[in-house]
Amino acid sequence: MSVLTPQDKDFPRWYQEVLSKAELAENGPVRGTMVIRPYGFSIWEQIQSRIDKRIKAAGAKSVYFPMLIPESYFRREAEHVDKFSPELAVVTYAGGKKLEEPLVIRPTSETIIGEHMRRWIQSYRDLPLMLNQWANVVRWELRPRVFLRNTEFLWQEGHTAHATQADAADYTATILETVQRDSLTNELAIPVICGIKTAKERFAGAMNSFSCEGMMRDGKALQLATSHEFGQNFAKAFDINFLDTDGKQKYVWTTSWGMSTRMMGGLIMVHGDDNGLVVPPVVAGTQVVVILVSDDTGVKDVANRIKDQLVENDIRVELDDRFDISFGRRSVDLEIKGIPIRVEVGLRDLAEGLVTLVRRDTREKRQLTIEAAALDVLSELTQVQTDLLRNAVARRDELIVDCTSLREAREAARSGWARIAWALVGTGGEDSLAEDGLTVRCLQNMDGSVPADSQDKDLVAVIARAY
RNA sequence: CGGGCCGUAGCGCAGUUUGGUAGCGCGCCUGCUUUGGGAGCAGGAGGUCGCGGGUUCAAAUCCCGCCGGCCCGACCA
Repeated sequence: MSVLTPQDKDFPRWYQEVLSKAELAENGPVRGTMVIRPYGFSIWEQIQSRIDKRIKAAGAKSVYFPMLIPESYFRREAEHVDKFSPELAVVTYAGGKKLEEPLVIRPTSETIIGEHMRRWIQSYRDLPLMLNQWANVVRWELRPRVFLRNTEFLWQEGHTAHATQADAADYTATILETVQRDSLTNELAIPVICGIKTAKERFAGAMNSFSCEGMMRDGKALQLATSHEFGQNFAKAFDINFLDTDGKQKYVWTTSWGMSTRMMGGLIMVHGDDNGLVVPPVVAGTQVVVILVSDDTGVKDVANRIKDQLVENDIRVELDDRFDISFGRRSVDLEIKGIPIRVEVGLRDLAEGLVTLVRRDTREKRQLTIEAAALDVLSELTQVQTDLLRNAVARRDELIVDCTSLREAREAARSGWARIAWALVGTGGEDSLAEDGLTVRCLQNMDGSVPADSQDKDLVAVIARAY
């Protein structure tokens, strides 16, 4: 009997069971809220720290802005308030009485950050201004799902202001490539297709929106990162201007970009299999577990020695010496949690001077000498990371079909993604696809590169069902 | 907002038709034996049956009202 519902049988149920049995997260008392459990959070922390390094390398400084935003701020940018108002949570009572002005719990922080950028920016010397904050945000969702669509979730939101449109556009592209695409690909081992959003899918108040889309094992798309060029929309709404070198007052060009706990959902649905979660070594909270088969002195000594060697090499390693639980139970438990590598230490191997290495992704076992064990584990971790990405790329490419008609694209998008000339779709085609639950995830150039503008010629649309 | 389904132990459920001592599986606790892929045996703890009212000698069960949740649709992204 298997531990989980097989993916083929009921993918959503498999997902729920992984969340619960791998002790990742569960629902909070308020619909749409989530509790991230210690094991789940250990993975999030790794993802977070990797992305934070990349953001800093891209030049943005960390800041923190308040969660409560005066409602009036939202009214200043017409399209922004228009699209966000249905999903706002608003505080109207506090301190025992009705507030004079309602306070919006931030769904995103363009407005409040814009207000303060206005005060900080006077001259071209203050630009570019590049900020990033890690925060929680609240968007009232009708169909919440843990990690994928929460009423409250955690994310990073970057906000920048630039002197010229070209500089803003360049920075948006830099973030998309060096922070978003690179972290998803190299650290989460999730291959992504990046492109520009159609007008219909564009962020509220944006001039251009870009995204990185990942393909889940069920063939559906998940938007894993976005970056936006606002043009001067927010600069005008919040009066963010500067004195340029030519002595003229000009509005700045702003951008914003974000990655969220939704990536946890992507990680689960890209790498997980019928035996549970599979965590890429780079972002694993625990990369290696040394599992002691029995409660013997010799076993403990060797296990501790290997563990210490791994710790010296900065590997996140834990010892499993829960002897009150059977070996089989412990193995299954570590497997559901997706621990990348287990090192089994037992008397049978020790008699020959060996231990056993087990890879979670392939479930292959091989024997190592005690002396070389730590080094072998190090190289195996690298190999696992490489293989996870390669296999994810292969699974994705298998399900992408180049199409030459809308009918063909509709058919292909039932089980995977369809690529089709955007000219054959158009806004009319986009609306009709929506009736079948299909969306244009993004537009790319023919060679797969990211267009600078959604009006460019010869763009290719990627069509899919999406979370 | 419309249609359908469901609220019984931590979780999953049976019991409701036909009213009569609150059950099962998993999990949890104690002890012993086990431990190279979900261990076995023995003992044990745990429930205002969603809430309120009504009928009845007697209500998880029948009747009325309310609350909460899930699915489909609508709406939204």
